[in-house]
Amino acid sequence: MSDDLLDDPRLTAVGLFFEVHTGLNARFAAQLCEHGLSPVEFEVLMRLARSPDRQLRMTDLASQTSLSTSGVTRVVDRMERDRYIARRACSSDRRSSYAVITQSGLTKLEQILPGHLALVEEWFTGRLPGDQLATVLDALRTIRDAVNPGATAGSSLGDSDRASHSRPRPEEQSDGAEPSGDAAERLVVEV
Amino acid sequence: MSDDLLDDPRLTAVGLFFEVHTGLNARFAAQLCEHGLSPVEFEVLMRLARSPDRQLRMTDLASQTSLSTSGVTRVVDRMERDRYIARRACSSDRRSSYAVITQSGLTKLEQILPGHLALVEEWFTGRLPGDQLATVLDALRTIRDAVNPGATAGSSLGDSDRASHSRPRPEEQSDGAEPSGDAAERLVVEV
DNA sequence: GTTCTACCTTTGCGCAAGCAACTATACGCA
DNA sequence: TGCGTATAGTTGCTTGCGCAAAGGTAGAAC
Repeated sequence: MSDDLLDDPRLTAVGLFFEVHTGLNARFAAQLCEHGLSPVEFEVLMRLARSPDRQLRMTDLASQTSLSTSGVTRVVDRMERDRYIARRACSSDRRSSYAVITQSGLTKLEQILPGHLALVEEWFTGRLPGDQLATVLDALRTIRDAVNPGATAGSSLGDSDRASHSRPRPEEQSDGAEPSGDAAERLVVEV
Repeated sequence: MSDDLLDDPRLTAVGLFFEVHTGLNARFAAQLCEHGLSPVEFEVLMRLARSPDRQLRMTDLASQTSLSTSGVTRVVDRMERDRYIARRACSSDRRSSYAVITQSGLTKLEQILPGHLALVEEWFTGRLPGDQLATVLDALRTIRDAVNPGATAGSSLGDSDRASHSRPRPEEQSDGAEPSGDAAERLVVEV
């Protein structure tokens, strides 16, 4: 085994990236845990809260969360039991159902977010000077668009019961290079 | 629920970061899977390969991998069964045991790494112009050092055995590039 | 209308990982 | 020497999640 291979700077780069992820994740998870939520559950709450009508089809939730559809079924089971979200039938396609965040779920989010934002600030955004942060976000966007073109599949279409059926887009494609106005995109304009 | 809270640019920032992680992770996992390895197992192999004497105490492996010690026990069980690593008694502390990568494990790494590096290049480093990449790595290092100061833990416990017998340097991950005073590195020395 | 194909969600099953309890060893202290 | 406490690793139990199959529905072709 040549050490050249093991010392490749590209390994350093991803290694660094993954370590940062691990570190941030641990901190966030600890805070969420105090609120009785797992990271996955928090993400579900966030996704729903930021989606049109605060709801998402199960499938779309799955494609936005790196969970499988069966995983989504079970997370939604738990969170429905805890009254943070509810299932709602889709009027135009009886195969589909929506997960919709409840008032209780929104309240939960309101309790969590300030602390969460403080952590983000403390361990991520606040550690980088403005221009460096901008560069980083720019880079992240570049990579995200390449690596995860369908990330915002279900939420990017504005209307209510929307084109849910009409299969808005294939999404899911590995290399779609889809442009699509993406939700996260909007939000970052002013960082 | 105020939308201000949900639209906070800091959320966008972490969201982007986590999405990139998810995307990269999925691609890497797919490749590793073809080689019959999980991401965790790959990381274990990498950590061991880059450690002095190509070995690490179980506990140190745990602290470097975001696995619990029991998690490490079982991963090592599996990988020992598959002959990629072996357990070795610690001569100076009979409570401890080392996990050491075998020749077969090194060979496995050699088979995997070229493809892995290609993926890293394709989806990460190769998408960013050199100076932007440098900025990003710099930022990542900043955050990593803050968020994960014990990343190099394996080396941080300055006890007799370790200190005395080998342990040429903190070794440890990522920042091969950084020649001088990497915080993590200093930490190890003085902790 | 019937049938075929494509989908959406749920469920059975298995694996991986964490927590806590347990065993064995190390080390400080009287 | 003997005891108390801290640490290393393993194991029982539980839980989260993915895969694959099942059950139900939509839409198209005929």
